[in-house]
Amino acid sequence: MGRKSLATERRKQILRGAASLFIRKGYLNTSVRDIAGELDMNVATLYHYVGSKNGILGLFHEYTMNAIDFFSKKYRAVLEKMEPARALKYAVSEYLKWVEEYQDLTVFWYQEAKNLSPAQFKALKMQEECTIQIFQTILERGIKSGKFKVKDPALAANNIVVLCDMWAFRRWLLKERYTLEQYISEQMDLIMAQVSRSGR
Amino acid sequence: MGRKSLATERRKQILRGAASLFIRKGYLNTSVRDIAGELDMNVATLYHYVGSKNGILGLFHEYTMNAIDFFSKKYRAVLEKMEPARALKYAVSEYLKWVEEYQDLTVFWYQEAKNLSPAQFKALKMQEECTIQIFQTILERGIKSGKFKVKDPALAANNIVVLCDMWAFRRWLLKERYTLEQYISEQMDLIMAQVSRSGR
Amino acid sequence: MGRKSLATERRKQILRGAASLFIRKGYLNTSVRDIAGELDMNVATLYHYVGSKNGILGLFHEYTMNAIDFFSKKYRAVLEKMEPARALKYAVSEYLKWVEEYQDLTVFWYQEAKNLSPAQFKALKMQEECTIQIFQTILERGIKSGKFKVKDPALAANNIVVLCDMWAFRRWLLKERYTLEQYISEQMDLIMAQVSRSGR
Amino acid sequence: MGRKSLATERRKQILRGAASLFIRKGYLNTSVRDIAGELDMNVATLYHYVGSKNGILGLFHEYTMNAIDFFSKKYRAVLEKMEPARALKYAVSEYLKWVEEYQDLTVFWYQEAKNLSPAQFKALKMQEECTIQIFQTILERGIKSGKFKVKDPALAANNIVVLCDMWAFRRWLLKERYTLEQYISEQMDLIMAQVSRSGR
DNA sequence: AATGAATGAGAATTCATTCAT
DNA sequence: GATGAATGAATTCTCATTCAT
Repeated sequence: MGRKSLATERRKQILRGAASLFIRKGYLNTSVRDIAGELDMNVATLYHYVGSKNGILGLFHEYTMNAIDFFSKKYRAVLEKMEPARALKYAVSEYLKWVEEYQDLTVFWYQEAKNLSPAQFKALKMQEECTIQIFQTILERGIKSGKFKVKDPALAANNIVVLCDMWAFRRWLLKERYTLEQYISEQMDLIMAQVSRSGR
Repeated sequence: MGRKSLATERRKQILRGAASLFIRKGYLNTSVRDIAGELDMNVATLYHYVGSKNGILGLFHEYTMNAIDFFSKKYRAVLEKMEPARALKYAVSEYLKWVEEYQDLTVFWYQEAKNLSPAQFKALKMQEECTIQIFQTILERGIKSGKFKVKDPALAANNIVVLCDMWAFRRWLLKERYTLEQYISEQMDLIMAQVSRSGR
Repeated sequence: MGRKSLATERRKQILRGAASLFIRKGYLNTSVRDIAGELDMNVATLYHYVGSKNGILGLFHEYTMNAIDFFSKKYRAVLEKMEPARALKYAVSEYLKWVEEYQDLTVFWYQEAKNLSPAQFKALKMQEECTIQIFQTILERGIKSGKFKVKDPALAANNIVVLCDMWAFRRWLLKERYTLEQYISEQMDLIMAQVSRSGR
Repeated sequence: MGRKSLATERRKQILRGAASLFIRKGYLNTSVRDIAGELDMNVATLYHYVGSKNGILGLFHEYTMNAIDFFSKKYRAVLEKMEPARALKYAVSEYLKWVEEYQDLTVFWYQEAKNLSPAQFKALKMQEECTIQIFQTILERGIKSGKFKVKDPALAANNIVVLCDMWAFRRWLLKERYTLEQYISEQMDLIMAQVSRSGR
């Protein structure tokens, strides 16, 4: 561990403190002083590592990108080897578990993406499209093999992702009616119906 | 138009100016001075009509509530008299047109509902549930008549509404690929598949 | 009753409303709108009768002056005809009752006299000196007749007035220990001792 | 002098500037900008040290408390060893000198105590009662030794303190008639008469 | 690397007062 | 005589950021 890793460590610290506050209070409602306070860190020290408030959002952005990327990378290979129907079920289930784990992140970006720089915004959208792509690929394989019947697999993939994200951004409604397992099970039915050749 | 209507007129003016800025820059990023400036109105004059910045959000909230309410009221009666499949198609199509017309509103509240007072938040959610209810009712009628096959019509209705709202909050993605008509058509297929007795 | 008396009536109304608020919240903490609100009167109407916020204080000032003046005038003649010791006791007792009745006024001016115009301030002080003069005259008569022994009757008179006013401005302390009657009785002893030829 | 003392120094500076303005114009008539202006200090810098306008009043409050406390502590021990009559004279004389030195403070709190928080108000009153207690103790010792004759020493002590404070809050009247020395001398006579066994 | 101090700009809100009707 | 509307100036306070040490 040399010079570099202290900086890295500090930035991780800042990210953790900021994330907690951003999620609790929103980006604009969180002041740089709040973040420094949360970490018992001097404001100027914080600036030493991040450059600006937007830089902190950048850290959080990067973290999110990694979390999404991790999901894509983890499952792409696995799914390729599965039969389409099973792959789709598996992917939906795993993605919903991911959404559950990172629900705060999901909600946060639905609300605060507008505070990103255009470049950051674009990057986030691209990452999201990667996730969509996973589902789209499965669907296309299913269509080719005659298992699925979908006219517009891109849109269907989009739908799937949004319906999973919904678990996060409608939690006030859904959590009082379903457990995650129930939600996975019910939503799976509807999603499969959307793409299957004939009813269920 | 008497005494009362100047105040009403002014409040409408404020609502328009504020809405435009809120949508462009977000609620927290819009200052009361910004709004007054946009309207060439003295800040104190503005306060004469609204009481507080949150009061302005309240105006916008009320406006939104009315817009949603109008939709519910307009279609509820009509839909009751239609055969379920037709009713669903018609409802989806009309709701998507509504989302197109009020896309800014839809996006805004997905992002800024957290700035509402608890009471206002609750009211908004209840209004949303009314919209969902419209779809749920159609689905239930369809299930009873054997036309539809859905295990959880509440969730299916939710899905439909979210997939329509998606036209607003994913416009950056969807608008470059579809016209509204295309989107209606494609999404309709997927939605119908989700609920129909046997594929499509 | 013609034009004039409406104005007079209005001003009385304003005085009452303002007095109540000034006493409750202090002069600077009371806004002209507060006063108008208290009276269900339009702000501009209020201004029609008073000219400025300070004008309202002027009304209150005038009212106070009259209240003090009334006391002076009421007792001066009576006291002249009494034997000094009895006169002093009677004057102290009556003045304390006056302080009790107008305690809010007394406290108010101890605190807010600084907001008066120099002329108003001077007038108030002169009125106060009239009250002091009542006591001073009694003392001087008593000294002449050999009943009292006071080197500096002006100061002694001052003391008496302040010790009576104290019932108002230290009420937080005194009211929890004494009733007005007890206070009159106890303070009388001390005051008489201050001026009597030989203790009590 | 280390890190800490700059903050302390600054706060002292602020206290001095604020005190001067508070006394000249009153608490509510003094704006935070006024204070910052008086000190050639940026408003935000001022806030860095005090937190709020009320915090500045708190500084002033604390300062006053210390000034009063200093008086109590300085004389309590000394007075205990003196014979009651001498002790009383000495205490009155010293307290009047204290009032002369801190007349602005005395006047200020008679007028502005209402702007304190309940807790601060209570603390101030308790401190005042300590001062009263000094006189009360002397009186009680005098009564026990047969030197003094007072029915209600608590009230007599109160009177003494108020008559001394009067030198501050009636200065507009008294200063044009007496020097401090004269006032001490004259008032002493009256006070001693109030408590002595038999005239003077 | 770390920090206390400093600051200009700007936030929401309130006020006493005026004026046209 | 009464009133709703209008306003410029001022209020307290917060913020992201920089700098000297």
